Amino acid sequence: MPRGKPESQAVPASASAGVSAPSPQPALTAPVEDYLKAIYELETRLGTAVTSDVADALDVAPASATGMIRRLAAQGYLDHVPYRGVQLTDAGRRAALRTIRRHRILESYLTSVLGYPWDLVHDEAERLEHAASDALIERMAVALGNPTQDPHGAPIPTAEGTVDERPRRTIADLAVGERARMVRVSDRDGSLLRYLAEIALQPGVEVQLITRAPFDGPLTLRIGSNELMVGPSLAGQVLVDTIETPDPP
Amino acid sequence: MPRGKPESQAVPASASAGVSAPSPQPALTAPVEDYLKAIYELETRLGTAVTSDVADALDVAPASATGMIRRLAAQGYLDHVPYRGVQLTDAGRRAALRTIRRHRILESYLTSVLGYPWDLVHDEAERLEHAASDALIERMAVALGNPTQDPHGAPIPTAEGTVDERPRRTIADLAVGERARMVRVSDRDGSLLRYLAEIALQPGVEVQLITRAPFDGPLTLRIGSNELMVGPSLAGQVLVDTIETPDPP
DNA sequence: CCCAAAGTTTAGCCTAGGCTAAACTTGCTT
DNA sequence: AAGCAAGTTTAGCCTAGGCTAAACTTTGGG
Repeated sequence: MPRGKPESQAVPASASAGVSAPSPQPALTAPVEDYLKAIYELETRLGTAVTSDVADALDVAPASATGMIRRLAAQGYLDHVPYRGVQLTDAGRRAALRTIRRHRILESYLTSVLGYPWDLVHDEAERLEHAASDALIERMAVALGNPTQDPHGAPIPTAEGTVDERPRRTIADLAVGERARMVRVSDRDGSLLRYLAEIALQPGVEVQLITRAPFDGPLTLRIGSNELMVGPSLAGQVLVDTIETPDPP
Repeated sequence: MPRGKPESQAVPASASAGVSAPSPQPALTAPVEDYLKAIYELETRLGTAVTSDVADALDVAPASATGMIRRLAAQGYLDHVPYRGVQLTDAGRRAALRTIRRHRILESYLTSVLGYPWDLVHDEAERLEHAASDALIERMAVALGNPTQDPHGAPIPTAEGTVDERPRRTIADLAVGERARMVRVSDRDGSLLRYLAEIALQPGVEVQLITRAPFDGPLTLRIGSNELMVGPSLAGQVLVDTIETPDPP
């Protein structure tokens, strides 16, 4: 953060659109946003975030993660108990959710409006999320009709910072014969996404588990009118919702 | 070093097509792209780029500009004659035009598709231009029908790196009574753009110079059916094209 | 024709965010 | 209960890109 000439770039919060933010937010750097987002995701996925997982998630050396964690803790974005792990503060969680909202709205916009393929959209959003203004993100959200899910089925946090992050079952958890609706898959793995698109397994689609081979073997699924077999690792990555069966009275 | 302003340049279309190895472009940082763009703009506007102008354009200290200029020269993006100034190499010009293309396509897209106001679009594009992939930019270009001008009338370089940067007259250059078509204004000054929008002076609009007060005084313009007075500094910033009068045979 | 002002570069410093190697904790397994 | 492996932190270094202050060129006026 360069401290420079007494540059008066005062933007009087009077004119223009209602973007006036009275608090002079320090504007987080891209790495800072990435760390906070990664820590948030580790907390929701694993319940806790430790240094090595953070380092893995961001593909940096553990020592680098320690260094950034120290800075973020000093700035009040997280609490750090040395050797034990890290916990987002309210400020940290707010910042993380803001970044995640941007990411998911960008993914939605690029997919729906610009026809961006769903296996490539993650990387693009990963860069744009640090550059787009709030005003632009909200414009995109409005253009999309304020969506609540991104193209991979992930819930989009509201601008106020609430998100419906309920736990889900995966296809691997289904009972044989059980039907379910595909709701979500991670946006990280492009080749997985390409394969899912190929077999028409996308959010909203109905799946039924037909058979499950023993010893962690392959699963047979019915997707629409097709049957096919998938490995247990794929099945474990695809989140589903139980289908609301029509209530018999 | 006295080379006049280049009018339009084409990349030499790499004669030996298949021979050159597909060099993995090192991916320029945002500051590097900003310097190259600024130097390009100084070269086309003033014919030459000197350290202090570069520093001014980027709002950094002259010593900082010297430092970056040294790095860019070492990487082959420009030639630097100490104390005399700087000149883009072909590689530098290509990189600059790529950034300018992104900037102008982003401005066009944000304005036409997302209804972004034309006085705010510059700052947004300034950040996005460093984050958007080529694939995204080309998608936007296609969605817009491959525009050749941005919302402020600036020509959009092609993906191959050619641009039609012909010199223009300004309203201040018009003869009294002369009619002309507004074609372009800088995207930098938001308050100027807001005012121009207010008086309906936008690219494509016809203007006529009615009177000019002496001693660099105000000018009376006719815009559509309205007449109004503007200062000479505004008039000097608005570029126009002579109107093609219907040829009398 | 010289010298001072204006402009440019160098020298030295700073911060963010990386890295490796070494030191230190923690906890698991004998 | 001890010791070792795995995980974490510290120490020291690096690069990019800023800054100021000081030294150096260039140039225009007297």
